[in-house]
Order: sequence, then C-alpha cells, then structure tokens
Amino acid sequence: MKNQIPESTIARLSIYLRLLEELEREKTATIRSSEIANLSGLTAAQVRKDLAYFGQFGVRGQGYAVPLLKKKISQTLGVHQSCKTIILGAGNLGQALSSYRGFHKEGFDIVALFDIAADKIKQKETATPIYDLSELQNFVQKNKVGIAVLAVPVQAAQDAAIQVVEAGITSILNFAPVDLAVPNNVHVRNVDLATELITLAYYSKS
Amino acid sequence: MKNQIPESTIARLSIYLRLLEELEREKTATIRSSEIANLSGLTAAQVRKDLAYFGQFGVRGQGYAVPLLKKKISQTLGVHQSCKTIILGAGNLGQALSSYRGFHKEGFDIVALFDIAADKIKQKETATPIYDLSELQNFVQKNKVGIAVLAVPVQAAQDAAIQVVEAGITSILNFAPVDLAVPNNVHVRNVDLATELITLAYYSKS
DNA sequence: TAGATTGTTAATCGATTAACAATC
DNA sequence: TAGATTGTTAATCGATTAACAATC
Repeated sequence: MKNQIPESTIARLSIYLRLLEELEREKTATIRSSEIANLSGLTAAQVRKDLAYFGQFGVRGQGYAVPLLKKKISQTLGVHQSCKTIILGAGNLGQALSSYRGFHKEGFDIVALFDIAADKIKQKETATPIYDLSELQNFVQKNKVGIAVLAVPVQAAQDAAIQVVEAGITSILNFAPVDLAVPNNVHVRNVDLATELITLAYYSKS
Repeated sequence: MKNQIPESTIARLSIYLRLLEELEREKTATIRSSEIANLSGLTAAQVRKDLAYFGQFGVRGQGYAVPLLKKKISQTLGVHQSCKTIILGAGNLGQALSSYRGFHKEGFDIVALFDIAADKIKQKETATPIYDLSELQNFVQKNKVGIAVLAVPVQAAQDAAIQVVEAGITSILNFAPVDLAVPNNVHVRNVDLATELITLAYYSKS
C-alpha cells in the first residue's frame, strides 16, 4: 500500500524524469530546482517539495546532479525496466496509440491489441499483433502484462474493464468517457478528449 | 475576461452535459444531484456547487429537469453551435484524432489537418483534407477556426504553437510533452499520454 | 402539512507557496 | 568565510465536503 503522496506529485515526477533524460543527453551535469521549475512551467518550491517526499537528492548550494536525480526518480517511479502494455480496441485510436513512439521511448512495450472479431480487422503495417478479445485472459496470464489501455467505444468500456480486471490487471488508462466501476485495488486514469475540447471551447469565447 | 470559476468545475460541467444528453435520449425527465453524482463518480455537494456558479437550475424537493439543465449547461459552455477545429500533425495520432467520433458528437468539426510536406502524405480514407503547414495562416483567416490540436513531435510543438497563435487561435489542445510558452490570453490544455502511463506504472507496483 | 432536495454558507481538507534555517 | 541553494516548516490559498435553512 502506498502512502499519502499526492497523485499530482507522481505525475510531476514523470515530467521531471523526461526533462532529466533530455538534460542528460545534452550532457548537463547539474541543475537547480529553479531551473527545473522554469523548464516545466512550475515553481521551485514545488519541485523541491515533490522530490523531498522520496529522499534528499540534492546538494545544498549546488543543486542536483542530473544523472543521480534521474536515476533516483526512475527508481521511485519503477520505470527502470520496460512494462508490458496491451490495448483494448483496435480502431483508429487503438492503432494510433500502438504506434505512438512516446510510449516506447518511456519503456512501455505495446505487446498486443485486442478487439472483438479481430479477424475482420486488416492488420496494416503495424507490427503489433491483434488478437480476439476472447484470448485476453489467456494472453495476460502467459505474459506479464502491467497496464491495459481502453480504446473501445463508450458502450463497451465497462465490460472491457471487467474483463481486464478479471485477468488480473490493476492499472487502466481509459479513453472512454465513462466513470468505470472497478475494485479498490485497481487504478484508473481517464483521458477524456471531448471534455478537453469542451473546456477549451468555454475559454475560447469571451 | 472570465471570473474565478475553477477550471475543474468547467471540466465537470462538460461531463454533466454528456450525461444529460444520454439521459435525454433515454427520456429521463428529472434527476437529483445525488444521481448525477453517482453516475459520474462525484459527490452530490460538488454537483450542486458546480451548477450554482451559473444559476439556479433545479427545483427544491424535486431535482433538475433534464432538458432544461442540459440546455443551461450547453449555453454556459457555449457548445450550442459547432466549433471548427484543426489538427496540426497528420501522423498516426493526428489522423486518428481526425476520425475520432467523440469530437464530432460533441459538436467539434475537424475541418483540416496540417503537416509539413503534406503532399507526401497519402490521404487514406479520411474525408478531412490535409494541407501544408504554410497554408495555415491563410486557412485560419478564411475559416473561423476556434481550436487547434497539436499532434506534432515534441521538437516541433513550440514552433507550431507560435504559428497557431499568430494565426489568431487562442485555444490549444497539446499532445506534445512540453510546457508551451504562449501569451496570457491563449489557453492551453495538455494531454500527456506517456506521463499517464508512467503514473499508472508507479501504482501498479506495491 | 410532511417529505424531499436544492442553494448556500461554514468547516474541513489538502495542495501550493513562502520563508528560512541548515549546510555544501 | 561568503554565497548559494537545498530541505523543511509554517502560512496561504483554494477546492471539496458537510450541514442546514430555504422552499418546492
């Protein structure tokens, strides 16, 4: 069971991590909390507070050593090794996500797509195999799948979530605009694209 | 200039709206705040508070009339008419988004895709035309574009944002993992898919 | 009138920000 | 030592929740 660290802190850690990867590529040796803040659009106090939840990684008067901090954050987040990920729904969105480079770059391996009547779907260029939904349980048990992405139509989402949970997966990224009912130990994050646009539309007037 | 209404309230309004559309299709006449809360995974107090920012839409002892509330919320959000939307970046993600039904359903018309060297891109089934980025200014001026979606690689995102802003667009949905520098009057919402997965991965251990 | 549910105020909670002592 | 920047505590801010008077 994890402690009382805000989910927003965790989300920001992953932003710091990506920034540090970039800085390491550029051979930057050290960085101050104020610089991290500027580069990621946050405040220095917030950066230091976030990091302090997990340890003391900096040197007073100096800042943070980029390679060390990167290592510490990736250990904290547990992204040092790659994580097998499946996508439910092999429509436009599902297929686009499966070839999204950002996932692979951060260590997420999209190992399979699932869909109903998978045999009807033409399997374009994608290297990722598409299986029938009925094979889900089997596949998940054989392969160590850590995360499921739900890119199915809204009507199918709750049902898909149940199947995913039954297969033993406890992390779900949900693109369908519904509040999924899942057991307490299952973690869901929602990406609601239409809501994002509606929110923007509100601000685009006035 | 908009008042001090929390952005999270606006985001929830759009969730209520979609729920009400559903309820209206099912011919539900009235609904209580507690029911709205259950259906969207929130609390009744929160629902009432959100709505109270904009007026008194309910009847004490009765609840809310579904058609009326739906109308009021869509007026508030300004989604009564459709909003022209463009997508920058015609790669996998851009093309998937352009055919994403959820956008059209909520009144967002994807009127064009833009990409560098647009002529090199084979224009699959999509009905949405793909233009060269150099035509952006011209297109936006001729058509009343309200929102731009950035589905370009991270290196190209800041530059794309500048062009979009120069063309006069003030609402941006950004899929690239960077903190975009934009003028104060421009509203940006970020969807950071890799960060979502990393956050989930953190919770999938332990 | 009695019962129900809103609208709204006040209390709680948690996250962000500010400030500064510790220390490299 | 003087200067800089962290780690951490305390103050602020804002959003969520609880409670209840208003009222249909």
